[in-house]
Amino acid sequence: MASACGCDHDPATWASRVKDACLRQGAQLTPLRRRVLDIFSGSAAPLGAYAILEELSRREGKQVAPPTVYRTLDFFLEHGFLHKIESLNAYAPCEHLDHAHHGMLLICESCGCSEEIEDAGVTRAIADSAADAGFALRRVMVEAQGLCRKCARDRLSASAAAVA
Amino acid sequence: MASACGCDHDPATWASRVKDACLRQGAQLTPLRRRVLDIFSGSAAPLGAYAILEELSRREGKQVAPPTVYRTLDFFLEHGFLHKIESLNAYAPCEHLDHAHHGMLLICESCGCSEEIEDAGVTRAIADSAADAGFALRRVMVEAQGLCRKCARDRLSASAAAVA
DNA sequence: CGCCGAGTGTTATGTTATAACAATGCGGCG
DNA sequence: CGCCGCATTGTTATAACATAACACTCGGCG
Ligand SMILES: [Zn+2]
Ligand SMILES: [Zn+2]
Ligand SMILES: [Zn+2]
Ligand SMILES: [Zn+2]
Repeated sequence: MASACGCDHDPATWASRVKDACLRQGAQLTPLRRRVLDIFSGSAAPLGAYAILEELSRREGKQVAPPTVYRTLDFFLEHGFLHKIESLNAYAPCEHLDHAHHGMLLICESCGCSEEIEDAGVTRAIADSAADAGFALRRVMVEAQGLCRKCARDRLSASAAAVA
Repeated sequence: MASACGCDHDPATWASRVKDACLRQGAQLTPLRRRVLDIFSGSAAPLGAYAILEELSRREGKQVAPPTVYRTLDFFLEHGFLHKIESLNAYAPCEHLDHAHHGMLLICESCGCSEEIEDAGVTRAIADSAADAGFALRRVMVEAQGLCRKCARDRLSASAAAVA
């Protein structure tokens, strides 16, 4: 399914790439993990652990407990298939599966969708800055909140209409 | 008090600058808020809301409830005196009180201290990257985990000693 | 078979944060 | 003074996010 928010990422192709990566790496894509994958496939926006829990319970027709969900998330996080978005307590598909990276996340406050950008300039600037401070980087998180292209445009035209 | 971790920031001067800023802005620095300020002054590392709560309860000699702490934190956050560190669920003094900024936080995984860097290169790179994506930034969070200068040095000498 | 390890189920609990409403204290003003 | 309005704080309850600890299943392997 293409995302409903008008952004250009596609969770469904992400899911198929995750399946490939599991095959290559010998990681077990169990039924439970596959269902969680499917849940992400159907969502344009990042998902919280308890949103996944509820959806999983709904689909399985029986109550699922938090550890089940968190263990599944851990599996995807450890394999680099998901990112945790700290500022939302939510989880989103990694859009650059094939290589290590520090993603920069652009999170739209209007439609809730998130986009992962990989920008060499940002990565380099952060690395330089940390080096100046004598700081040895291990993990970097860049999370930005604002308006995505589509929502910013909508907002503009809405205010134009208000003037007219 | 200078920080015990060997970093060069100083929460005590931060507290006095906050007091000045409150006077200038006409913000009420009530006894409760002053006590929370004091608690930050005594800590080199970021503090969680419940750590503040316990310390506050200890100093007041009576139980304090979460909303009291969270409201105080909200006050400091709204005035830009504190930053929330999303990846730690903790709060740290802003080291650049006098102007708006997106701080980049360097968090040491060994000693727990955090340092706030303001780097024009990073800020510009992120702004450029967001602009390329058509994204209107409102808030940017940059948090890095790793080893501070002192801890990285310690680790090096420790491994050197292990070889010898 | 008997053991092990990965995955999952289950129960309970810990940690972080907010909602909703009451009470207090203080300055302005008729 | 008596009253109002506002900011602050107190109080109770609960929501939201996350983990600990232990039991069970199942497939591989000696
Ligand atoms: Zn990614
Ligand atoms: Zn949007
Ligand atoms: Zn700051
Ligand atoms: Zn350190």
